[in-house]
Amino acid sequence: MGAITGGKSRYHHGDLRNALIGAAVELAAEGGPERVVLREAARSVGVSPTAAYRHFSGQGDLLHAVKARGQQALAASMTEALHALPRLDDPGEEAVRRARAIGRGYVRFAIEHPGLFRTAFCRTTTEEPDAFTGLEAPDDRPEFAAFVELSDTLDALVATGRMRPENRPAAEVAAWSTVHGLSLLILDGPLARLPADQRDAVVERTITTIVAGLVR
Amino acid sequence: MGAITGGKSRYHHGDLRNALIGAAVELAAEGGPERVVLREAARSVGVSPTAAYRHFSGQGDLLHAVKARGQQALAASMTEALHALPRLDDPGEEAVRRARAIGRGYVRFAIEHPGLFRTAFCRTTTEEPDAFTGLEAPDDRPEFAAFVELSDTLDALVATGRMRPENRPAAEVAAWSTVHGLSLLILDGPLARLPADQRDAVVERTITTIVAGLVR
DNA sequence: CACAAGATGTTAACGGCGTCAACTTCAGGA
DNA sequence: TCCTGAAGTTGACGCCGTTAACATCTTGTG
Repeated sequence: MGAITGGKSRYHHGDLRNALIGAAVELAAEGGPERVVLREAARSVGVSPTAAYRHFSGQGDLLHAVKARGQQALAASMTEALHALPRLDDPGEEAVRRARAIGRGYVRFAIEHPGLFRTAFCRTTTEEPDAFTGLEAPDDRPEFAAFVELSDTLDALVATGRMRPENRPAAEVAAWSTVHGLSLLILDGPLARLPADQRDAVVERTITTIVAGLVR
Repeated sequence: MGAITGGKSRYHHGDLRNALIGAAVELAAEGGPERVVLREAARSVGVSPTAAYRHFSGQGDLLHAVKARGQQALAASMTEALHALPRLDDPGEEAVRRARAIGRGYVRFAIEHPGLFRTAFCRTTTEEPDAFTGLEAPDDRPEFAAFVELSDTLDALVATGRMRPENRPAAEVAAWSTVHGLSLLILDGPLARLPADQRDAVVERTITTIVAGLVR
């Protein structure tokens, strides 16, 4: 697997797997998971459809890879939003702001990258490897980098006395559920054709509500 | 279009549209929206694939009908759950219980009928009629019967002083988002392989959290 | 350095899907 | 009665995922 040496047209592509994933990610970004079609990805890379089978067990496997990319993109966008936050003297207030920023960032990513967001949470047939089925744990559970940040923030809420410890269990589920559901209602559901300003107001009020339920 | 007169095999089916929808609903119940395939529905009804085009503009249109059925089923399941609730002397407490029951019923339907639930909220290409495009408002917005009940319950929370009026705007969005997101995280997301008892506990705590954010 | 062998890509083909065009059958009113 | 339009059929097209068999490049070893 040598590096690219500048040859114009090579029989062997050199990095076909990533090239296919890239093309498929582009498709997903345009039209969501149902648009990532193996033949089209191969076509746009300039390779025959069956070449993909040297790098993926099938379309489901390719989609799986794209899904992982979508999750990474979401996580990256959210951590970026978090890093843009100013530090405060009051750690409790800072934790609350962080919690709100996490929710806002989540919904924002969904709105700005609907195709990728949908792909990040699309259903995947889970029988891709087919060769070594039975013992796959670490890869299939990417553990959602963004999830860790949320968890830390919730811990900070408890540590600063903003959140009662008995509310801590399942708090990330409640928070995540709210912003996740909100994103989907905005993308596909009844909130789809809401004007942007009203939509943003609804997002803010929804975040306020769930945060109110958490902190107290 | 005469009524069925008992003939054994007729060239004309008599109620092909509903028969196709029924078959498609069954498919959706088994495997979600991506499983409602026009040819298979026609096959299971015992009719040629193209016969469906006498009653639907295409597969998307059939899926649209199935989606409506899924929404109806969800609404019916929830109103049933609401009617099973005992009346209480304290109307405020009753409103809170109703709110919780709505959330519980929503998630319960998603868990018991995952395929239908997913279909009820699946993306639909929105260009089905094709003949009279431009002015379709009343049909495409089924207004979600269940949504009305939620709205009434939230009004009751305000009326009984359980919820501050300034929290009322967008309250249905917050409530709906939470249970909707929770359902999807349970169906497809990271909460998928949670044992049933833990899952139920998480559902209860999540409902508690969002209700706490609403009432105060 | 030669060369076998494995990794990587290609062509050809199959069945399934959605959809269109053209034809056939049936039912009901002039 | 017959004829017209609604309802269903056959046949075909292009696209999709996938497999089998074949071609080509690359690389590690004698």
